[in-house]
Amino acid sequence: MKVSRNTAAKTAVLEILTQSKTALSHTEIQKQIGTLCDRVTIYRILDRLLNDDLIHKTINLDGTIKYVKCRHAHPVQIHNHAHFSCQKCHEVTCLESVKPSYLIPHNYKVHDLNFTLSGLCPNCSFDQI
Amino acid sequence: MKVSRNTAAKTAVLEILTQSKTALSHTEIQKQIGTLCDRVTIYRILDRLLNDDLIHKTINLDGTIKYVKCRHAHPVQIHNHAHFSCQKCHEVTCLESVKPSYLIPHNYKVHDLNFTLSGLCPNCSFDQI
DNA sequence: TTTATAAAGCAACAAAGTTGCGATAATTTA
DNA sequence: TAAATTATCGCAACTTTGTTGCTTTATAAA
Repeated sequence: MKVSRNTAAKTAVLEILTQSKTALSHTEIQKQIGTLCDRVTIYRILDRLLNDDLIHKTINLDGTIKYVKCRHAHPVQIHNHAHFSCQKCHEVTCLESVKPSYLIPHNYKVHDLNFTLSGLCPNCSFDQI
Repeated sequence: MKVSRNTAAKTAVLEILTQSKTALSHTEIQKQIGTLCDRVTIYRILDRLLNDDLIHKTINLDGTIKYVKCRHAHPVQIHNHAHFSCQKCHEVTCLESVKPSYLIPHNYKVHDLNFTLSGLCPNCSFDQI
């Protein structure tokens, strides 16, 4: 089995995600990374971090993929909390406390879920008043 | 205001979505359309159908956008039912009966939501026994 | 019919993601 | 501490997906 290594680029990506209050896309991470490493490297780092369960993925309603640092202490099976995707500022935030409840036919086996709410975040809905 | 027209291509796209039991991506629709119309035309047709609320959009967990014919009789504000995305056969199906319930902080204004469950569909989980 | 214009086709472009391969550097081990 | 191993990186090339502008075609109303 492959032993994962700590590299400057990997550390930087994880740091960026740790500092960020919102979920970031590959492009947003790239902007912050600048010339520290190649575009392709960021893709590969994100893959590894996902594999190691250090970050997780959410899908925006417009189809863009965003990454978030996992806040939970230990690896979990399913990241079953909600995300909020603001239609105005396009920020995606974790709503750790919002957990959907649902009933699903027993013949479906659920391994993962994505629950994304979209609309106006507190900042942007304030602006609209 | 623009008056929407019925064209062969538009009718064909809607027919494909009507016949399909699963949600289809642009690429999947294109495969079925063949040479009937251009790739770009399909994008524009899908935009119009979305606008007319004849179809709706769901996002797969891998970030691919899929389209489904709306089954509801009348236009609705929010398509708040769940979708199931199979990790094996990659089919996306509507779970009309599965409606998530959730509590969200009052300062968020929800306009739309996407609730996608992922795992093995009945067909594929049967195969694994 | 004629006419207005929505929609289609085509080409060109932009953005996002992937792959292969030789070079580099983080760990392991001697 | 140096050498060996191999995970990771950089770069170039490519694929896929989605967008835009402009001319042509054809739908539906007058």
